[in-house]
Amino acid sequence: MTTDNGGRPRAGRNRSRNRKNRVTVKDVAERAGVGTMTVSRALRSPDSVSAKLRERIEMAVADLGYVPNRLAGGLASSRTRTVPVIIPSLSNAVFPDIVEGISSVLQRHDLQILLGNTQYSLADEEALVSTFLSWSPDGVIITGLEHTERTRRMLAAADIPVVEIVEWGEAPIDMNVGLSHVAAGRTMGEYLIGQGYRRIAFVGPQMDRDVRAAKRLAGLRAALAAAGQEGGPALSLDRPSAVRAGGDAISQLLGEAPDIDAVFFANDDMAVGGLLECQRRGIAVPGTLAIAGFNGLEFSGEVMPRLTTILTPRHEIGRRAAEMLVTRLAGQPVAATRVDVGFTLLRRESA
Amino acid sequence: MTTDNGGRPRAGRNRSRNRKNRVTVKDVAERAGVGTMTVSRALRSPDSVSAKLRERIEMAVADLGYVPNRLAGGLASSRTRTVPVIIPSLSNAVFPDIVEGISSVLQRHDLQILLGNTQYSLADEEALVSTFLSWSPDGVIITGLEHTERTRRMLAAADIPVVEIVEWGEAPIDMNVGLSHVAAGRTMGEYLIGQGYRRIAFVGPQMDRDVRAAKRLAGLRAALAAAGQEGGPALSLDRPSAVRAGGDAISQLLGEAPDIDAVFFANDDMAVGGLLECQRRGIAVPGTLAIAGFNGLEFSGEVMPRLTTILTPRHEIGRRAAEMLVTRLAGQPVAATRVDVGFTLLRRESA
DNA sequence: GTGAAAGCGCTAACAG
DNA sequence: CTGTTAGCGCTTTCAC
Repeated sequence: MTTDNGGRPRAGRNRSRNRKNRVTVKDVAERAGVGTMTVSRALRSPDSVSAKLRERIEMAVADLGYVPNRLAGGLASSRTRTVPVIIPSLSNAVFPDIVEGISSVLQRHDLQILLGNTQYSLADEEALVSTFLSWSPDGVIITGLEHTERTRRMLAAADIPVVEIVEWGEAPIDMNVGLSHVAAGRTMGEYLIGQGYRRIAFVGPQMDRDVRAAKRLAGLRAALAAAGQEGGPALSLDRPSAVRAGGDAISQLLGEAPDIDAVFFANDDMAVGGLLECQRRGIAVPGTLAIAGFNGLEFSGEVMPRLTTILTPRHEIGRRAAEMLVTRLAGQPVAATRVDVGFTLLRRESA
Repeated sequence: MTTDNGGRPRAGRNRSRNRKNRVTVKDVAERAGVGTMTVSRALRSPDSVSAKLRERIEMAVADLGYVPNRLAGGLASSRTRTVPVIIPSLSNAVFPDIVEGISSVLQRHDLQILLGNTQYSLADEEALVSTFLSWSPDGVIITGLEHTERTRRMLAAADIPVVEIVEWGEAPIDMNVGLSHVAAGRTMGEYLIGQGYRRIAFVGPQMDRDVRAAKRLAGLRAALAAAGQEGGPALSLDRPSAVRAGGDAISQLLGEAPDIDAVFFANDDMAVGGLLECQRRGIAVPGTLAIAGFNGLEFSGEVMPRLTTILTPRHEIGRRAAEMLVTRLAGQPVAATRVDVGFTLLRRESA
């Protein structure tokens, strides 16, 4: 009977799970008595459709409970309103703050976040970037300036806005918002030296992986060298940043180098842990041992003595990165594509 | 020359941005001298293809730098290896922990997280669910058991695994992992009563929005009622949970109800803030005022006195939720679809 | 302002 | 084990 359809069952009736009675543009178009194109346009740019039709279409959409299929839309247009956000960790309190900043502006512009956690591994990062790009994202936000060569190539080839965040520096792939961690480390070093400390130790978490912590140490050493000082030992813990880790570090340091008079911790949580450990041991802070941290987390200002630290504008980093992305997506020029948000030394009582 | 293509320009040359020279299955197939289907299969289930062809295909993939387009794949199969994770906030330290737990198992199974932040608004939650479902996700992980009617309907209709997390209770949409916040509140209440406290105040953050904090209060009240006690005032702050908020709450409480002898904070960060405020004011803890928290965040065990609190297994909640999802996706039956992970009262020095 | 036709790149469902 | 065919649901062209 039928010609080219032959006797075959008419297309996939039960092709897969919930495919059965999905509402499509076609359904909406029929109900509104218009073409599918008009529906599509009415939904994306309502002004390009006459008021009458727009109204009819909106009613049909509501009646049918139509929700556009983003996969189909993305496939056809290669725009998905999606932004991968690639960070090294969530347990480091720094990153949830940044992601909140990003999220606050992206959600307002109807852009979805795809979250990727690299666990401080550049290989994992590369794999994530590859996967994410296969989603035709509208842009990418990625932590740091150090990536594998392939990661950089893929990102550059994607031809979409890319913002590298947290670290500020030379030759970003595209745009960059952050601060110089070397400068921050140097600033703290100079401050401690100025306060008269002479044997300054450093404690960082997994510094082979956490490049930025390593840069803060480099900054400290630069300050030490400039002052013609030797400093104290640098400890790289083999576990992530945490309060407990800071306490343990103090114990270890006191065993190995009892003559130190100050400790610069790469993160506030460790620093607070160190501070509390000193209190437990009855070591006077800063009298016997000064303690300094990094990041300016909220509770660093609530302990006693309050922690001397460097405040980093985390929410701002996220917000500005997202704003740059959105501006570029809107086709507008981004005034500054490399922004140094800086940092603030909080001189408090612990050092 | 050409037949049915007529004189038309050969398809969209410059159809959009980076569409130009995208490598597709077709290219890989040609280079390997096989059909596109074989390429598709070789990539998804290598065992279903002969070793010889598989090798040729893998070489072609590498040579060409082929990355499959997930949108096309998802559209065709309605499986996208994507899981929306919907949480109320990232600034509450509880949620990054949970997301890390989820992420640790999902990444291992090549499932991507779509992160959604509701800001404790059920209306925002509904909007997020609607958007996310338009991505044909493989499953959904969502916080809490309270949703709008439409959210529940959409989720149920999607016909994919759904795990509601954090709260444990009756009649989940599908699967559920969490704990009873009423029971946790009651447990803390009974403990405090048992310790001899008589005027127990409660402090929670934005309790009109944070349903689970409200449940902990309900639990406390139940314990108070059972013991025939009246308790103290309950304070609902108008800002999110934070250390500083806890300190301020103590100040306010001491003004309004100086006769209280214990404060149960809905979160550890506030509780620690309260504790530190007492120290600043020279109020003996627990002598004059006992302080209790909730969650068992790491630093609650580092302050002095250590904070009495309730430990919630956050990482476990995330991990198990993701495992249940993965099991279901593998077509295997999930042994327990409603799991109560419980909680642990940490009796320490502050109360 | 509106519509018709032609894919986006992939995979399900066959047949071989 | 492999290939052919026909879409997935939308948007891009291009004509009206």
